[in-house]
Amino acid sequence: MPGVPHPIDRPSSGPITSQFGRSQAPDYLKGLNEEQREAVLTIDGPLLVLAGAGTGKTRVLTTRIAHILTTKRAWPSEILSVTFTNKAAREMKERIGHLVGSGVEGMPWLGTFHSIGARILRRHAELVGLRSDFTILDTDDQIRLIKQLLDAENIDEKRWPARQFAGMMDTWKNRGLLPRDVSPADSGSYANGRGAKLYGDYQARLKVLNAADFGDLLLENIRLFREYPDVLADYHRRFKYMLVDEYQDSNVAQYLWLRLLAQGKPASEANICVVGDDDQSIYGWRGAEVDNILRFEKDFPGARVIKLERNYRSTGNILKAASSVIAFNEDRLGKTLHNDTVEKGELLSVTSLWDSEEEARTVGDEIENYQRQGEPLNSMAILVRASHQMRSFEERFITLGLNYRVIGGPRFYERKEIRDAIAYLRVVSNPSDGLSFERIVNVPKRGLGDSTVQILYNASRSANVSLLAATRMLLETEELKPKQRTTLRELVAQFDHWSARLQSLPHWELAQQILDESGYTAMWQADKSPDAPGRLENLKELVRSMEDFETLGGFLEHISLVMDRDTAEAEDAVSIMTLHSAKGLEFDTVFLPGWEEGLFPSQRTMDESGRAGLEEERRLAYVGITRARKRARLSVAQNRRINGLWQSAIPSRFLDELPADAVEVKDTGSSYGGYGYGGGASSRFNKADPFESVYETPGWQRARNQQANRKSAGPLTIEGDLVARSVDLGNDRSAFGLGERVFHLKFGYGAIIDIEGNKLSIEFEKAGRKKVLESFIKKA
DNA sequence: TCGCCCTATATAAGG
DNA sequence: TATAGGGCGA
Repeated sequence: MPGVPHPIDRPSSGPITSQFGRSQAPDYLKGLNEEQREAVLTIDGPLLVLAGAGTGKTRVLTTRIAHILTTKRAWPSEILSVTFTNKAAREMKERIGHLVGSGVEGMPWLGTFHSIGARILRRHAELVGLRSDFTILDTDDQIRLIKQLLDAENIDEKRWPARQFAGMMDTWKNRGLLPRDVSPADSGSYANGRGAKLYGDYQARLKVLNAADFGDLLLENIRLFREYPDVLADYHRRFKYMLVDEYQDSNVAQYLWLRLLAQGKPASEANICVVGDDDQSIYGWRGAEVDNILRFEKDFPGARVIKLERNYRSTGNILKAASSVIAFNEDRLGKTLHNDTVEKGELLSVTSLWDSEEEARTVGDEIENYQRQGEPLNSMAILVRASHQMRSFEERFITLGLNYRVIGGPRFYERKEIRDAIAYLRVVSNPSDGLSFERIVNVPKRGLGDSTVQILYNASRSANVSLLAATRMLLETEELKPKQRTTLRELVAQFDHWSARLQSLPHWELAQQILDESGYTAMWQADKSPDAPGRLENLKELVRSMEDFETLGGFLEHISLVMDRDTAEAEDAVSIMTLHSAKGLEFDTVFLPGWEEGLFPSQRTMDESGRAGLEEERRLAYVGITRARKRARLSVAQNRRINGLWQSAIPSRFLDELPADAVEVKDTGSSYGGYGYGGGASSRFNKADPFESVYETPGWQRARNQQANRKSAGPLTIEGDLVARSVDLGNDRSAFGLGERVFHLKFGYGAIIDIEGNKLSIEFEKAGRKKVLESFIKKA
């Protein structure tokens, strides 16, 4: 039972060094370097561990927990240990298990912020207006709920999209704001100032539905702790140690939550250890506040700060390149990675290519080369900035017959068929779950359309009962058309049958029956679309995975909170993923394509967040490079088709920030117009002037000059460089006129036939009619 | 109510 | 270019 008081057998506290002399050091401390060891052994009081990429951060966290357990300073149930992802939590559990042996039961309070928040919320649900079996809504449910509210408020969903509002509420909840805390300014940016009111309505609706969204899992915790100090005090007594992973990714709500939980002791004595790396903070757009890590020492006065800078992952050149790029950022605590090996390793390579197809071909060739040299595909990865870049690689690898796997992308449980199946199960498990009932009432098609559902809704509202209960009532009246009434009667009867069988059947068998008897399986069997077999396969997988859970309730909790499916790594395959999802991973060889201004750094981020945005992009570059153990191969495509139109691009400024002596510039010889770089890595790396090109080859210079020409409409300054491309000269007046003869790098000569803002329709002499951006056109 | 066609839109993504 | 969602006609 968690939380049962027990005597703790405390070792006499003395100086750390004397506590474990060299000879009696326990096994788990062996192989740690000095800083790591210190981070593990500094147990009492606040501690900030700044852990650079590849410095053994997870090892420190897990060893620290093992140390606390082995020295019996706390039971597993007295350690609160939070991560951001399920994957990280799983990994930690596993590694702690290895360290302390099988003797210790799993740690009940090791998990993601959300899973722990949900756990706490279920214990005290009544205090915040929920029942302990509340449903956790995902984004999809959320949107549908918002749409209902907008409908009720007569707000035009086209003018004010539900998605947008969901995003706003997410932001508010990330900042720890309740409806009453939302500022008029924030509220005003949606539906003519009705934002805060809608937020309030939404929260009220959730309580009626006995549901919470992801944001609530923390927000309601905060409310609970603030309104019920005795509940909070109980957790203060319970948690003797707190550990937080990836602290740089925490948002305001998470920060508040942690601070409340840490308040059991004076701040200077709090046993809280946070681990993070300000240089790897790449989730600002998701509400993360780097400031949390930057001000840790203020929040917890007297905190120890330990920097882990010794890197065990990458070669000297890779570290040098990564350090050099990240040094261009101003907002950082300042760490420098180093390693002990003299080995500098291979140079990083930068290759400029004609377009994304050539980029994919080149990467494909290189991969096959490495493969011939005996390197497994599993040791190689392609890391892209935006998911649309993946396509050309996938296409190329399919033609080559090269095994690849895409990491990330649509997650298992977000698939339509899985969500439908879960909706059925949720209704069986919790008949008052109206959103789920609504989702599947007409799936498969039963002839119950919008108007029928509307009738059900109205009845449910006016009688203040759940949708299913309202349906039962309506079956006794004449309100529904006979056909619909019969159909609904059958459906309700089916649900009754299934609910009854919940006691007598294993839940996975019941699930299979539900899918079959409801006609859901048949629906996909009859579907002739190419993805139907895959969906049926997914459904089987779902039913199979249910066997791992004791109860249906347990399974549903898991599926709400644990969204990731373990990626099967059995097969040898190249990984393709975004830079964001690569954080925490490592590969021998890393391909970094698409280092072009506008794509990486992303124009949108720079437009929206200015210098801070650029710095976050640069951290992303840092994350990308530091994923490589032995090799980093970067590339630039001069032309890229984005949203159907061709854009020509110039090399990313981040390339100029690489140290020239760690980089080799490749000339593929196939580039148009001498864009290739003639003579290998060049001369000089000048940190004082970040915007001066470091590569003095002719091709590079030409590319740079092109950039200058393109911006000639505005003043060209160094500051201007950061924001230059947000200057859109096309919006009110175009530099071109109708009928004018122009030249495009890829399509050649043509005449302008239409101008919309900065998009020009051009009839090309050879290439036909195309829409292109004005900035890629020159007067002929 | 269903289904097709048209049009609007387009980072990154955890729980 | 690809897709998703809404509108409208049968």
